Amino acid sequence: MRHARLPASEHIALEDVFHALSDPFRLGVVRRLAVEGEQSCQALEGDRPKSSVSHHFRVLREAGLIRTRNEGVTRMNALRRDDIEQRFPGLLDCVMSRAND
Amino acid sequence: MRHARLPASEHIALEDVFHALSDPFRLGVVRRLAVEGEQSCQALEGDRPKSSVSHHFRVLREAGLIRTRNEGVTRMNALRRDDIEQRFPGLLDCVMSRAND
DNA sequence: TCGATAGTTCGATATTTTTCGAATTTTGGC
DNA sequence: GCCAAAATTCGAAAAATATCGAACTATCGA
Repeated sequence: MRHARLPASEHIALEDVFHALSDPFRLGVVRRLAVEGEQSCQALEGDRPKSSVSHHFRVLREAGLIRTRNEGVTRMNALRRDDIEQRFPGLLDCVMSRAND
Repeated sequence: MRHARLPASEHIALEDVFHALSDPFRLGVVRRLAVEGEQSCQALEGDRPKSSVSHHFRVLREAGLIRTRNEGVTRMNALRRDDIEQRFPGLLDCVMSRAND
């Protein structure tokens, strides 16, 4: 399998992170991963087609927000919590602070 | 003059803020306003046409990040620092933390 | 009132993103 | 090897954003 592009912590760009988080679906995914931990794509897709979901996960991955690993036939997505915190301290707190508005 | 739409502090939406900040020009404007204080549009336009600059300032205004007031023939733009801090504590620190990468 | 300056608005085009079905890949189980 | 499940990739079409010139508006000063 080709390896997903995943920027090293020090190459995570704030513009990319902001762009990734400017979509309500993706912001929701990040918030759920923060609360619930690692999840499959399927567990987080609403009712939209797999190809759309896959696209959004790719945007999150390429922005440096999540990491994906294989577990059997499913792929588990995890928030890169430490990497994000190290590079942009406080950002995740910010994202979570108004999660229920 | 018609009044620019400017969301009340409690209506500033995180998605909108993130979208506004996902553009490098706009992110740069916000960082400069944070450091240098109130500025005219002109002072912050690079070499792009006025209409483009005006568009970006409008996005920032509608997202709730800046406020614009008339001062004679120019319009002065200021970061809504307190409003942003109150609604999303730490966000501005985050934006400024890697301003020189 | 006329001119100059600073921005805004409009409208048209270009670029980027999003959406989603169909085909493909990867992995595990039988 | 074959089938099913989970997700990715491809390709095309739709939607949202960005860009920029031209026309317009507001304000000041002479």
